[in-house]
Amino acid sequence: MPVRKPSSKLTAIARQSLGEQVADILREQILLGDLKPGDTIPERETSAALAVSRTPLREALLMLEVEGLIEMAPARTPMVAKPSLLEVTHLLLVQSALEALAGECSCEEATEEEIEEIEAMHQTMLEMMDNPDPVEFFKIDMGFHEAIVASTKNLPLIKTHKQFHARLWRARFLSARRRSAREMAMIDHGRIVEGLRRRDKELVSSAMRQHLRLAIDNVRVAFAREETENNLLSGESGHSSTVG
Amino acid sequence: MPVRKPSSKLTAIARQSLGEQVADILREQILLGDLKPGDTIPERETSAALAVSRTPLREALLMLEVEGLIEMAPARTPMVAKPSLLEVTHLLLVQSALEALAGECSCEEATEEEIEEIEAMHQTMLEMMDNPDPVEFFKIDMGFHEAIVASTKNLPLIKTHKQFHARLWRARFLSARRRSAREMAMIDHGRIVEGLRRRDKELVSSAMRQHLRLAIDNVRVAFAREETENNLLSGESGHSSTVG
DNA sequence: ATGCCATATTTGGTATACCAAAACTTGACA
DNA sequence: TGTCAAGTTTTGGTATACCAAATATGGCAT
Repeated sequence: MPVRKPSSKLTAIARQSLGEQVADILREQILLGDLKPGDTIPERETSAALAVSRTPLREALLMLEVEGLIEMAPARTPMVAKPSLLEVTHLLLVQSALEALAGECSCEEATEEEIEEIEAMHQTMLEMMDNPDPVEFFKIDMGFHEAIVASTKNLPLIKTHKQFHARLWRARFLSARRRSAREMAMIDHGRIVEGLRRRDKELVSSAMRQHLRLAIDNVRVAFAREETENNLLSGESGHSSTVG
Repeated sequence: MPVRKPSSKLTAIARQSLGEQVADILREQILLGDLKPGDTIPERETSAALAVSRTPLREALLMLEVEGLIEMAPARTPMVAKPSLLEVTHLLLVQSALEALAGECSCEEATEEEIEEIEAMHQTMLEMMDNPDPVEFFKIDMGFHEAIVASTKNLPLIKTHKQFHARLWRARFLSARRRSAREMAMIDHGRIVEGLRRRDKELVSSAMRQHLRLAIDNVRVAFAREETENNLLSGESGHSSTVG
C-alpha cells in the first residue's frame, strides 16, 4: 500500500520498519525455495509486487546482501546468491566452529528445562525417521540446532549462527534428503544430547564438529548429483557451479 | 557534493556506491575513536556534514547496524554501539572460535610466504615492545591476526572475522595498553607462529583460543578501570556499562 | 550476410519532498 | 511551586522524481 493513510484510526503498532518486513518476506521466499539461486530481484517489479516503494525494498535488499543471501553488483540487477560447493564448504566450516562453541557454552549456560526441550526435539526426530516428508523432518532438525545455540544466551553468537543458517539452508536441505544421511545425523544428535545432559563440554563440542563435518560430505554428494541432473537436462550447457 | 555533474569529463570509475563509501568513513571514525560509544549520528546533520543526501547515509547506517557497530531503534537517533562487558565477553568468545578455526585452516591452506610474513609481523612486534606509542603496536597486533585469517582463503570466515574485529576494536585497544598484557600476548603469539611453522593444527588452535581467553580477562580489568575513572569524574552519575 | 555503431529502454543510484511519531518546550492550572 | 497538557520542533520512515550507466535493438555500411 504505497498510498497515504491520512489519519486512519491509530496506525496499529507497526513495530518494525517496512524494510525489515520486506526483508523477512524475501528471506522466507529464498529459504522456502520460491526464489531459487540465480533468480533476479528487479527493484521496480518486486516493489510493485509487494506494494511498497523502492526505498524499503532497497533497504531489505541491502540487509540481505550483508547477510550474504543475495548479491548486488554496481549496476546489475540483484540476484539470489548461488554459492559454489567451495563456498558452502567454507560456510559449513565456520558454522561447525560456531556450533562447537555453542555446545561448550550450552553446557554451562543451558537450564535444565532447555536441555529437556532439546532432548524432546531429538525424540521427535527419532520417531519421524520414516516420515516420507523431508520438509518437516528438516525443520525440526534445524530447530534442534537453533535451540542449542539459543540456550547459550550469547546474542552475537545466536545472530551470527542464524545468518549462516540462512545461507546454508538450501544446501543442507538438498543434502538431508538422503535416508542414510539422516541415520548418521541421528547418531551424532544422540551423542550431543548425551553430552548436554552430562554437561560434558568436550563431548558436545566434538560431536557438534563431527556432525557438521559429516554435513560437508553430504553436501558434496548433493552438489555432484545436482550437477549430473543439470547435465542430463541441458546437455553440457550451464556453467559448472562446483568451482568458486 | 549533492549537486549534479551534468557531464564532467569521465566520471572516474566510482567503483563502490556512495553508501559504501560513507559506511567506510563512519566505520573508520568509529574505529579511530572520533565517534565514541554513545555518540549519536543524526541523519540530516551527518549527511550535510558529509555533503551527501540522506539516502546514501541511511544505507551506510543500515550496513553498520547489521554489522553491529551502531544501534537503530524505531524512532530514535542512531547511536554508536556501546557494548557492555557481558556483550564484549560474548563477542570475544565467538571471535576465539573463529580464530581457532582460522588457525587450523591456516595450517593447511597458508603458503610458505604467508607464514613468513606472519612471522615477520611477530618479529616486528617483539622489537616494538618498548615503543611508548600503543597505537602502532596495536595496529600490527591486529594485522597479525588478520593475516592468519586471510591465509585461510575462506571468504565467509574472513568477512565475519572482520566484522567482529570492528566491534571489538575499541575494547581490545583499551585493554592492550597494559604492559603486562602485551608481554603475555607475545608469548601466545610465539606459540601460534611456532605452530604455523610446524603446521600443527592442534597447537595453533589451542594457542589461538588461549590468546583470546586472555583477552577476555584483560577486557574485564579495562572495563573496571574505566568504570572507576567515570565515577571519579562524574561522581556516581552515569549508568553502569558493565551489565547487559 | 555480417559486423558495428547509434539510439532507445531498462535498471540501479541519488536526491528531495512529505508524513507521522517522539522529544522538547512552554504556559496554565491546581 | 509543582505538574500536566497542548503546541512546537526535531527526527526518522516512506514515496517519488530524476539521473547515469548498462544493456538491448535495429539500421546502416561493408
